[in-house]
Parts: sequence; structure tokens; C-alpha cells
Amino acid sequence: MKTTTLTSAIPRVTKPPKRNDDRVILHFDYDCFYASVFENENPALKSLPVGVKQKSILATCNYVARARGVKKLMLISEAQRVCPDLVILNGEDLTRFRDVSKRLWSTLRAHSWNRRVERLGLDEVFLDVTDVIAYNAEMLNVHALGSSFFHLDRRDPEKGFAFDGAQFFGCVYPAGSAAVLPEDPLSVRLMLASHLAGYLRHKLEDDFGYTSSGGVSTSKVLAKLAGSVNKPKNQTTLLSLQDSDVVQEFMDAHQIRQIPGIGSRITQLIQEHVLSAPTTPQIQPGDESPLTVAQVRQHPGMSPELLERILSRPGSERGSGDKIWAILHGVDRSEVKEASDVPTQISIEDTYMARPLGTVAEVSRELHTLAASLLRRMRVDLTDAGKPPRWLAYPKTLRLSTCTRPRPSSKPGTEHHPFGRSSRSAALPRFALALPDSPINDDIEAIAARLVAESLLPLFRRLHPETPRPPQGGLNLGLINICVTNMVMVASAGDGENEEGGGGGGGNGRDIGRMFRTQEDKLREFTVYDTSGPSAEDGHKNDTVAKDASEDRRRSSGYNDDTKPAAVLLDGEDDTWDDDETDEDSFRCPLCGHPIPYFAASAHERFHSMED
DNA sequence: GTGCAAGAG
DNA sequence: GGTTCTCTTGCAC
Repeated sequence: MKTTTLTSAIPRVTKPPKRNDDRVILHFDYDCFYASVFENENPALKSLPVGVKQKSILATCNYVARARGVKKLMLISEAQRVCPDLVILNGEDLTRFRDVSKRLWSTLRAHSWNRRVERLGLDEVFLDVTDVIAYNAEMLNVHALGSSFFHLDRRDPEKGFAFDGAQFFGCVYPAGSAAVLPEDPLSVRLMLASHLAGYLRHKLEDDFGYTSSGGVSTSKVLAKLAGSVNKPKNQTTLLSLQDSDVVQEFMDAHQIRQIPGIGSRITQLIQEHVLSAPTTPQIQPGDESPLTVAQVRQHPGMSPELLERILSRPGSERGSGDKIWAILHGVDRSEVKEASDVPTQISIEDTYMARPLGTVAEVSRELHTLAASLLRRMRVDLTDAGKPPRWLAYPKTLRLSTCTRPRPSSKPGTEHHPFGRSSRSAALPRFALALPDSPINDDIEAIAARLVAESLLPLFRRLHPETPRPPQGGLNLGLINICVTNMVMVASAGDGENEEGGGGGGGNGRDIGRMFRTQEDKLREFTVYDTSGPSAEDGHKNDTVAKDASEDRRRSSGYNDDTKPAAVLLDGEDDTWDDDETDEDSFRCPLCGHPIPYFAASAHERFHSMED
């Protein structure tokens, strides 16, 4: 039963595309994640009301605090008023949350057969488990559902867990219809998925101490909405059986603003139309519209075409009418994306609302701090764990964004002109990619200083061409964001520690090796340029290439260059350096990890810059 | 490729 | 005393 849609052949219809229940999607949402991270670091917090702040607001709080009237996104002052003994922890540095998030995500990913494991923010994950469920549906004995076994591995029939296939795990929607219908394949698949979701949630709790809420359905939107029905520490399976109105009733009961994909802007535009003339002239700010899916769907004349007209302005997405119309009917064909090893973008920002930045000197200082953080993050997120580390991917572009402070006095909510963020970007200079062999952060300050001087301040001048004369404050900057993006993949994970020398292994690293060989001639005709000499400004003696370390880094066995492309490349010169000493004559290329003599650095760099 | 808007948590 | 700190996607140019 596959419904392939040939768009050209299908006439425009007012009905949404029929829902397609081919897939099975799980959604996990870690309960009050930031607060849980602190609780796991310090279990004594679990019984106390805990709030996590960023600047002057509470980013989140635990359920003890919520029971006391504390809400997410409350002002600190307000939260302290309603709950004077609230324990407030600072969550402005996201490092610890990122680390935990990554570990939980890896665990979930390890149970995926198809790598479709998508992270949404730090605390949510989607899994497309269609294949796992199909396999288990085949293996299921419908005459002995009560003593079933869930297979987590096709090749190892021992791996898995026992479960009662006569029931769903956790809650179902609508509540009470908990009987599995063995003759309905979708019912069976959702039942199986509920047990898998339950198993994984308990694994996250047992192995790491993180509880979560789960949703089980046939699309991302439905799984996510289902998951929010019973929280925390619970899960909900949406029984979207073929000939039932469950999905539509489920959608109808939501306010449109709650639907993923319908944000504040779309809510506002739809509301302005629906509540326009006759009945209620009361137009609320987009975020708290009471408008429900049912109201919008049943509004006179409502159709994908009308939605398209309401929503389309310059800059808005094409086809959003169809998309919103489909979502209002519970139809969402968006795929769970494959896990990517590296982010497509890394950014660091800070806000200066209390005291906006007024002078270039202040800006310069902040840029340095931000740049140092960014460089650290690049090394954590974009390099492998090897000794020495190598870039898995590196960014080609550096971007600086700022916004001047909103305005001295305006009421919150009314004038919806939050910030004018503006940005400029430039190529990320190569020196930012230098990697030290050992103590990983020694050189960061120097690189940051150079990045500020050579890239960030020029970008800043482009952004703010005439430094305004201070009437009383000069620049008045309320936010600075710096970002690296435009990633180029260089090596696949696990490439450095070749686990298996032989047949299939390789991936990207091998392609690069091949390119090395084809570029051999060009590399031979190197010329000795300045190999990124130390820049003399502000007295920093910074060597941007990796220095030798006293470490025993080369003893890492299995890293034998003899058979590697590098040996071919270096053919004839390979006594310039030695296998166990990267001395003053050479350095390790931060991009590919190969030892490179200084006289070849320039050519080597050109080689890398020729990669697409 | 660059800059912005809008979506997400 | 007054919007946190990110990340992704898609449009206009």
C-alpha cells in the first residue's frame, strides 16, 4: 500500500493528502532537561525546588518548583517572589547540557537500524523505527502475544527484551482504548513501538538517570504532540487507526500555536484573518492566541489556497498554505533526518542588556572572550578524539552578528520589533584551525587575539561603518554573536584509529588520500612562502602551527604511516622527519593529521584549499 | 555565496 | 532592572 504522489498528475484539491501511516516514529523529550542535569550532578537537589537561570530569566525549573508556582521563562525576581526558597543555578554555559545530550543521543542512536535519529534542541530526539518495527511484526506470534520477545538486533536473536504484546506500554490516546487488535497491522506496529519506546526510556533512566516523556505515532508532528499528552515520566501512543477520526479530533483540540511548524508569526497572520471583521475585534499577540485547529479548519472559506494567500509575503516559504493545511489535518510527511556527526554551524553569543557596549574597546574585549569560547567549541565538536586530534570537519565562514539595544522604553509584547539583528561574514582564516598536539587549550588565547584583530574587528567595522559619536553611550550594542558555518567534511569518525586495516574501511579519509596522490606533482613544486609567520601585532609571539609536545603521542599503535598515502606523498623526503618525532622542522597538519615539513606547509595548505 | 526571517527548544 | 543561547531551514538577492 504505497501512495506515491506524482505531483504533476494530481489536480489541486481542497482535501489534504491522505495520511500515510507507513512509518513509525518515536519522540523523546527529556523532562526539564537543564534542571535534571544539575540534579544528577548533585542528587540532593532532587527534593528541592530548582530553577535554572540565564541572565534574568528562568530557562527551566524542575517539577518541585512547578508545583510551587514557578514557571518556565519567568523573570528571576518573579520566581523568587512566588517561591522564596527556590534554588537558582546558572545555566548560561551550555557545555554540561551539550555533553549529557550527546551521551543520551548516542544511546538512542545505537538502537537505530537506519541512522534516522534527529536531535531537536538539546532535549528532544526523533527516531524513525519503521524497519525495527516491521522486523518485529514479522517475528511476532499473534497467538502468544502475552509472552513476546522484542528483537533489537537482526543478527543476534538473544539481544532484546521480553514484553506483553497484548497491551500497549504506557498511555494511549484516546485513553482507555488499550486493547491491541491483532488483526489490525497498524495497531500491532504501534503496540510494538510503544514497547520499544518504553524500553529506551527506561534505559536512559537506568543508565544515566534521565527520565523522559515519549510519543509514539506515524509522523514527527503526531509523535511529538502525542508525547506531550502525558508528562513527565510517561509516554503516549496515538492510536491513529485507519478508519477512525482519532487523529482529527486530536488535532482539533489543540491551539494552533501549539502545533510544531506554526510559530508566532503564522499564528498571528491566521488569527488576524479569522478574527478579522465581524465578531471579535480582539486581536491578541500571536503567542497566546486561543485559536484552535478546529476553528481555523472550519472557518468559512478556509482552504490551502486561502492559507497561502494569508501567509505569503515576500520572504515567506512557498507552499506554506498546503503545508499548514496538511498539518491542521494531522498530515506531516517530513522525514526524520539522518544523524550527522558534526553540526552545520557553531555560534556563541552574549547579551549586554544591563550595560550595553559603548566603545570599540569594550567590543574588542567581548569579541576576544567570545572568540576563545568559539575556538574551544570548534575543537570539542569538530575534531576526533585521537591523539593528536584531527578535524572531522572545518568551517569555511566566520560570521559576526550584532544588534543594537531594542529601545529605552517600550512595553513588552506590544511593539513586535524585538531586535534588528544584522550580520556580516567572511572567510575563516586558516590560522584558526591550528591544533596543538597536546594540552588542548594553550594556544587559544593567541589565536583568539589574532582572529579579533584580523577578522572580527574588520567585520565589525563593516557592520558599524561610522562609529557613532557618543551622545551618551556610543554604540549601544545589546548583543554580539559570532558563528562559524559552511562546514567542509574532511575525515569520517573512526578514521584515525583504523580499526580494521583491510577491505571496506576508508570513507572520506581515503578519498583525501587519493587526492593526495593525484596532487603529488603539484605538491612537489612547492615554493617557500611565509608559512604563516607569527604576526607581530600586540606583542603576541604566536606560532600558529602545532608545536611539539613532550607527550608520547606517537606510541599510539596502529597509526603506521608506512602504508598510508602520506608515505607516497612524502616519498623521497621522508627522512626530513622521523616517525616518532615531529620536531622543529615539521608540524602536524591540523586538517588531515599528516606530518608536514614547514617548507611544504604552503603547498599543503593550497592542497587543502583546493578541496571542494 | 550573503544576509535575514522564522521556526525549534 | 526589560527576550537566553543556540541551531536549522528557506527566501531574496
